[in-house]
Amino acid sequence: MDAVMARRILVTSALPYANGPIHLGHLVEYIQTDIWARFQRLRGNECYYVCADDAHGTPIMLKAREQGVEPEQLIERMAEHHRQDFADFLIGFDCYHSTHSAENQHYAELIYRRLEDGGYIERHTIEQLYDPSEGIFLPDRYIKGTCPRCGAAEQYGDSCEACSATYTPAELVGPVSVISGERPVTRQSEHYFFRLRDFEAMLRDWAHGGHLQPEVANKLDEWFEAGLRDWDISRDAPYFGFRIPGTEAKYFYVWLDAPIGYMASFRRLADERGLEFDAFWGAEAAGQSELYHFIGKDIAYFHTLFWPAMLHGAGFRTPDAVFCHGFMTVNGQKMSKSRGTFITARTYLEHLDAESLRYYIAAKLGPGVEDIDLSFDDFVQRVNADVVGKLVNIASRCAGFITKRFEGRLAPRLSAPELFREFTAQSERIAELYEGRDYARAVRELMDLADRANQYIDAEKPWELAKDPERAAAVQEICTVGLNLFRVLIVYIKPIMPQLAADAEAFLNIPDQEWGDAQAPLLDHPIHRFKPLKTRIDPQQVEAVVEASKETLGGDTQGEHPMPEQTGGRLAEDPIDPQIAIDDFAKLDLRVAEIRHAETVEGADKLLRLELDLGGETRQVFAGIRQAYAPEALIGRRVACLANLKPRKMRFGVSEGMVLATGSGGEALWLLSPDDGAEPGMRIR
RNA sequence: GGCUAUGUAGCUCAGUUGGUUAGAGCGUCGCACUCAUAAUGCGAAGGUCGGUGGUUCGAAUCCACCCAUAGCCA
Repeated sequence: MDAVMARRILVTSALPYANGPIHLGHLVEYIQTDIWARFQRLRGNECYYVCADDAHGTPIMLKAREQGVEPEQLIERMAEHHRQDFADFLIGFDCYHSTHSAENQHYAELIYRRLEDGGYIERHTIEQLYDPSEGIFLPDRYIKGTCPRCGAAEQYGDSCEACSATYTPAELVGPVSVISGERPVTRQSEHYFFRLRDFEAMLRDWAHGGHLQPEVANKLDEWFEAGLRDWDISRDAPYFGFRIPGTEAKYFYVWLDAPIGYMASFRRLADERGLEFDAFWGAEAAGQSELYHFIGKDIAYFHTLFWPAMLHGAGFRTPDAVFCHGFMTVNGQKMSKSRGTFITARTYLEHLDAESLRYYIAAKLGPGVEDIDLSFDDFVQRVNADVVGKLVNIASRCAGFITKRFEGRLAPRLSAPELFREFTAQSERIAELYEGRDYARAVRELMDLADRANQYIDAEKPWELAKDPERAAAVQEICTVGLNLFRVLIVYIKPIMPQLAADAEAFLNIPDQEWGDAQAPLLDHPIHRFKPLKTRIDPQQVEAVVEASKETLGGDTQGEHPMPEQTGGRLAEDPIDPQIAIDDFAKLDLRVAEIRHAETVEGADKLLRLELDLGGETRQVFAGIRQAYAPEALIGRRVACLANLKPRKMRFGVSEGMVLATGSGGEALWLLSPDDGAEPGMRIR
């Protein structure tokens, strides 16, 4: 095995944004990367897989403010969820860190200083819209107004969804801040720019140096053609992020320090395991070790232009490759909350097995950037037919004979060596397919072999021979061949289904297999009693996931890049109710209330017990907001309360009213509050 | 609007440099089998390869235009 030197490889997946849960769309990438990393390790290479939460930016800051918590609390809570989701999907990170970390600050500042020393940083004063009541500059997506071209209302500050015109926020008619509803004013501010244009020659070389998929390289040519513009890397305070060294109130734009998170996470790992950081990131590391980034095609710009340019400009190595993948559609359409196809990792896991999704995604992933479709019917049929019906079935139909008739012992000789060799001969072919990220083809080849194994058993008919005591040895040999074929296939599928492989190894009573281990047959060897390694998916499980997704998912679903929530189409999903008369409204007695006390309720994981001051009267109200708000963050806050609601006895006490909130529940919940000045007890109308 | 992909049997997808009757898996139907988580094996039906026009002896494969879908336009 020493003939070939082990490669040293570092791989990354894009950093998920810390303002929302992991969903199936994210998982395509983590599963793709994890399979690749596991494959590399299985082959005996030194391979590290690192990632982190992307924790900075305006959306995080505002979301924390909404929830009445510090951003640090918000991202910590989200990181916990992310880690758990990834662990349960068997994503084997060597390190999962955060961009809000000392390591990341160190490298962000280091890179910035080196770029500045190199003359790659410029300052310009720009005009930007500012929300005077909130005291913050507004990103384009936080401004809404009427499209100057077609007159469509409620359009974002950068482009019109109705006529797809693009413009600056200043051109919007009647612009308002999404945060405060106030009219923004224009203010000047000095911003810092990264001189991307200085790197054009270097980037052109790099783009065509075999580091990119052809379709991505084409895209870059388009961008070169259009001309590279300098990149605005600063944001004004208040901003949740790292302050730019040497400034009072300028912060790094979230996208500046996000990819640096790859370095930060590896730094952390290197410190933990005594690895040499520069061996993977130093300029001299190129050619000595390999660096790969797996990303979605939507963020190619950041990873194929800014990122290599930053690394190069700061004296680090550039990536060996950036691998782009497409998006996931569900039943041929974009994921949709109303259809219940916007599925979080957690919801999926509550009803289905992680490896089923890993298998299905692998079975459809090629090396290109095409979208892949998760079709529910296809998913159920494919996983059941391939994994249970074909693959696991081989072991299932052989094991009984060995256990019952031969005391669990495999035959001492291999009676079908040519068939076995047919299987082992595919080893390098399948390895190449994994290496080239053509998992779909690898799976197809693998399942063709599984068909061959089933055909073999069918042709040999051990159940018939078993009737004749004199043919006992033949029965044992046939089943031994079958189980050896199974073992080869298990090794081949191990990167995709590591848990299945581990269970199969336990059944076969063999140690943790490496890629080459299946080349020699397992003979005269005791195995354990067979237990079902995978059970079939019931279509009702999928239905349950869809139902649960319809119920629990809020508007809080952004992906790996910071953008405010999409609001378009919400009315289409949840139409306005039938009209009522003013008298109907008058029946509601809504009051301003101040939260005097808030505490969790023992035995209820959704409820908080609130004591509300209604301006002379204290009420006890139970509100189902525990997942969205920490009790201590609520105390002193003024909220809207339905005061004349009939009191209701609950298991934990009497609830004397209701606090008003929006959102669909769980973490996706936002309390309504009056502006400053409103006093407890004031009527709301 | 510009650009880039994609559009092949009911479903999910292969189809190398244009070349004989267009393939696979799943599903469906029939038969066989009963060791196996009703799993497996054998066989059959099923497509004017998004549309139109062109290049060519010959096009799913090349060209033009159109339609549909998705993405990018920092």
